[in-house]
Amino acid sequence: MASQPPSKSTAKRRAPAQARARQTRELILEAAIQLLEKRGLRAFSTNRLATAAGFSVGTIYQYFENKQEILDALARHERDRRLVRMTEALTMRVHEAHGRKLTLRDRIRIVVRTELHAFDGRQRARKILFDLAWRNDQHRDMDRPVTTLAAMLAAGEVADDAEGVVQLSSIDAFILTQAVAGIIRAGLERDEHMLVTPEFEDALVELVAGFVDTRRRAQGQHKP
Amino acid sequence: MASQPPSKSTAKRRAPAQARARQTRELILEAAIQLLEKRGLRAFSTNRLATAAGFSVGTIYQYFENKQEILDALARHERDRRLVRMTEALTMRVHEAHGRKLTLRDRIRIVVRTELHAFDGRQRARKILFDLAWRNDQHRDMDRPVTTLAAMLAAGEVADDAEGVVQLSSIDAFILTQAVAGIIRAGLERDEHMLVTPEFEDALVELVAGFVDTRRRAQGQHKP
Amino acid sequence: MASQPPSKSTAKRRAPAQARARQTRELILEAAIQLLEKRGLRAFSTNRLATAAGFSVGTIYQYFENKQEILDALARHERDRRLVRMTEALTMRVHEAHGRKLTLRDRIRIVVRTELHAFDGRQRARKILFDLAWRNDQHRDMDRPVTTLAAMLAAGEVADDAEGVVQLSSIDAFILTQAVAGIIRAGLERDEHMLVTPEFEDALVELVAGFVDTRRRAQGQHKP
Amino acid sequence: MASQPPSKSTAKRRAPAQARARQTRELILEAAIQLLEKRGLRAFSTNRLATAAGFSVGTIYQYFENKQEILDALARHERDRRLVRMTEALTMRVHEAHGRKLTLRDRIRIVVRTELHAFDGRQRARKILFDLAWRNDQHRDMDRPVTTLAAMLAAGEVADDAEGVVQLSSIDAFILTQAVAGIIRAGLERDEHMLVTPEFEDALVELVAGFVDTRRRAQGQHKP
DNA sequence: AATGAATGAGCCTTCATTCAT
DNA sequence: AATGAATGAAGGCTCATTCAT
Repeated sequence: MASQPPSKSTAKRRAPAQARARQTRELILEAAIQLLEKRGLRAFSTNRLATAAGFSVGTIYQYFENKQEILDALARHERDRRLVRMTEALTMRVHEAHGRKLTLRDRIRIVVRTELHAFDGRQRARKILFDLAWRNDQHRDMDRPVTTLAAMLAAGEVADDAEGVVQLSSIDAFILTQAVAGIIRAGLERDEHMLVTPEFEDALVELVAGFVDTRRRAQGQHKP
Repeated sequence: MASQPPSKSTAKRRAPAQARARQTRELILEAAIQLLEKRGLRAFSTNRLATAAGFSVGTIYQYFENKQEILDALARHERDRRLVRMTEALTMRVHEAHGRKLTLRDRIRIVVRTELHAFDGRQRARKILFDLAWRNDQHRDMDRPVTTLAAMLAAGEVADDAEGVVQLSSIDAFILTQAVAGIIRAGLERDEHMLVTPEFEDALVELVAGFVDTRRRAQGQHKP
Repeated sequence: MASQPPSKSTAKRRAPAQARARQTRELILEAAIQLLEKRGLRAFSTNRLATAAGFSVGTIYQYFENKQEILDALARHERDRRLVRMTEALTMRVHEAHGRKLTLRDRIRIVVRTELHAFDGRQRARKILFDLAWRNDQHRDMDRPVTTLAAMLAAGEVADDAEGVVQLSSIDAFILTQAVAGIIRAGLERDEHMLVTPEFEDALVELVAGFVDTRRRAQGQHKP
Repeated sequence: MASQPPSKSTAKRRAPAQARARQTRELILEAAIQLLEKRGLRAFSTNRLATAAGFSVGTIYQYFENKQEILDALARHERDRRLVRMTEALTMRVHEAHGRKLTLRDRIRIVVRTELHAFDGRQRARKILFDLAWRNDQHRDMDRPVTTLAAMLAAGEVADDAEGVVQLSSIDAFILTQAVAGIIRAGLERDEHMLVTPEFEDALVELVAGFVDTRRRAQGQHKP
């Protein structure tokens, strides 16, 4: 209530101020990714960011405690983006395939492909953030998208599948998750184009599926 | 003697022909790992290293062109250590098993186990070096130990095996190599003890073996 | 306001729009000449300059890209000062002499005298800057004041003179310019007071006039 | 006496030791010029010199108090070389021209040309040394060759000349000397090739001759 | 809210010189 | 005489952060 009067009622200006603040914050973050993309991590200084964002350093510090927090926000941002993409991809395809059933391999491929394509555009920035997260303890966060797969499998979500349920231990999940993450990271480093190659995707799917099959066979009482 | 032109001083930096020099170099490197281990990469400055090593900065620069070269030397050192370990492990076990044949799975396990144990002690330093190498183009070097496995498989060294030859494409080799490296790296980060757990080793072996099996089945016309 | 992209910050370094900034810049430059004067070039370090200026090193670098730029600014400053002085001297005297004509020798004397007196005070600093400019390619700039003379003569500005036009080749101009500059530099070194002696001035005027006369005689077919 | 016995008579080895020492010293100096020529002043460090000379730093310090002394020795060396050249040039030409008289202009030209060509070969090193001497108080020394001309003229050595004696005050001599030196220095900097151009030589001769003529005319009562 | 001048610890590196061997 | 490992002050420069306006 009472948000219109354009007087100097400082207390009332909450909403518009917040809106502007949110916008400023976003402008800073956007400038940050661009800077990261264009100049790399070493050139990513608060002063340069301020210039690039069109604000002054002081303003930056009005929105972020310190430099690291900016990087963290960026990383979180990227992770969320990947998470959303993956969820979308999974639900969308399930939807598309109405009537038909998605095999386990299908699902694996969806997850893998989504991951592989997550790094299109702003690759440099993404790689840097990925690395940063990896170097700190934050990959628990960063890996969440990949973890989805493992969770999905472990939770028996594919139970309706003709192939039966697969039980993955937490170690299994870790291994699977990190294998994918590690491979992507390395691919990013060595040759970004390799990542979106069909052969690459196939091999990665095979790796995951091979592992899951092994586990199923071990568990499988119905398939001697 | 002095009037003969000196041995052109092989560019690099003083070839430490003297015993003292060699010792100094080693003292510096030892101090460097310790510093890396105890204080991390950010605290790894040449001045601090000098202090820690008990020399003056100048001395450091008598043995190394610049800071990066120290890190490189350290990384190379570690890689060699791993390479030696792996070679030893492979030959030793083959020897032990005289008469008996080592299955493909046996060999995979040897490689995997050796890798997993390579990071005992000085884990932080090792992780930093591993990361550093990874970020530069030097992972080709750093991965060499793991690559051994892929090479071994691809080269058909296990041809006499009842299981037949396996052909791995370069993408396959990359995937396998990076999966192992990525998993170890993540494990190092999350919980060093997990790495030397039998379950962990098993899972990793399964991952690799599963993938190789898949490839074999795809190739195998003689074993339906 | 903050959301408008800023004026692209003309690359160089912060354009000191603010009064304080301009003042700081000048304080730094002033401290710089004093430091140069009192302690010489070898003692002219950025840290010492900062201390002398009463700022921190960082501030210095907020106004100048690097150390050389400070020296350049100083040199430019000095050169401009000389250029202004010389222009003033020439126009003033021409004005004073209204009605009467200034002979070539008169003009030469004006230029020479102005140059000779340009180094009053802060001689050491001036010499250093002069030298520095000389060593780089900037002497084209530094010599500009003296070049004025040659240009004036070569351009036939004194054409109305009874003495006729003098044509100076570029080599002639170079020789004249550098002779004067070299002599002043050496005088500065050996004995600053000698420079403002009438005998010194006379001799220098004679040197220049003698050369010009020679050239005129060589050219002059109309005045045997 | 007693210099042959190859025993360990340390006291007697004086002479051969001195010979070797002289040689070492010269080797160092030769390496020094080469280093200066090839790498410039900034790269001229004692350590690098030691390497280049094929000795160790310590040895350098056995022969020279400090770095500056090496530079001084080099400069002196160069100066002597120029002095010798100039003397040779003067006497040789006087000799060649037996019968004929060398005019004042002839002599001036000899001096000027010799100076101009003094910087052929090892130009960089020579320029550096020239500069160094100029920046310190040592140009009194460095200028000696040029001073010869002034001295010659002032001393009336050309008295037998039809053109009569010229008296140059010390200020005149200074001016003449420094004009030549300054011009050469500037030419060296701007374009070494310009220096050996006939036009350049002519102009320089004209400058000097013009000045001397002026002085003679001022003194000359016998030649109206 | 925003500014941006100012800070200063700290970074990497160089190099003239010493001295025990 | 010769060596060369060691020294360490000093240099130029960066940048996250603060704070008065």
